[in-house]
Amino acid sequence: MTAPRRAVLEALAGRSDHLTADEVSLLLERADVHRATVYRTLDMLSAAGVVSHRHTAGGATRYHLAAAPEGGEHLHGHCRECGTVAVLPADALAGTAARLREAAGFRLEPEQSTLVGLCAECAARAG
Amino acid sequence: MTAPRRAVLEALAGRSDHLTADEVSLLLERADVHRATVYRTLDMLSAAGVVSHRHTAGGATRYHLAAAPEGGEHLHGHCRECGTVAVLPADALAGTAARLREAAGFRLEPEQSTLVGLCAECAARAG
DNA sequence: ATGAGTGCAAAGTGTTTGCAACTAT
DNA sequence: ATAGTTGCAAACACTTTGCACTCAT
Repeated sequence: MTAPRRAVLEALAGRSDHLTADEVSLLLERADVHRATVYRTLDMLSAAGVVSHRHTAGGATRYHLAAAPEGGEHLHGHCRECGTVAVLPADALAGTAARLREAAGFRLEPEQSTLVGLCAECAARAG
Repeated sequence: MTAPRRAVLEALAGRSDHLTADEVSLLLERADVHRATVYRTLDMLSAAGVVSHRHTAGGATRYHLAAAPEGGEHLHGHCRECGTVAVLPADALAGTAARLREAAGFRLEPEQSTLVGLCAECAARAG
């Protein structure tokens, strides 16, 4: 473990999660960590399963720590109106996963999926 | 309706769907439709609800005609292994939608969501 | 010592925009 | 006539890569 990697992890742990690579990079500017390194590090942490990533609208990929120790498991909802990432109950896709498996042979990975819709505020505003 | 717009719609209708903007652009090269126009057109058709789009890994957004006339409704599964877009039963998220609404106030839009996982072939290969 | 990790700069995608010429209505 | 559409080229945002240097072990 090197300094830059520790720094990336700290950034993800410290701030509210779901950061883009560039946001992480910005947080680490003081620490002189290069953007390319941030990308490479996130990529590797992702492959190692330490962090999880997701492709959102606008083209930016967002990263966050995978499965926090104490029941931090959650799904991701992306509000198509305001862009927020909503944290949703982890078990919401259980039924769907079973259904897809038998119907199409598709093995769903709920943690990797992003559910699109309207967050509570925007839904209320939209009526 | 102008010629370029008709051409974009025809490209989406004619070929197997789920094309990237650039793929559409390639198909229309002969018709002298500029890439920028393709992007603008897809954007507009998307806003108009005629086509639906989805952000996949690799950063490319994929477009396809929304709700085909005869029961063409479907959900999208993205295989994280081979990158294919799998077509999944439209009702698979019904339970999830209800659950999220009551649990988090999140109003899920199933057609907009992409489910990530392994397609049948890759799941079989992975064991 | 040695192999992995890093900074840098440059290139690659995918997408958007300002503007002048054009076209459907 | 006029508002909307297109082509073009240039700009943007996000991400990846080759290479030489540095660092952890």
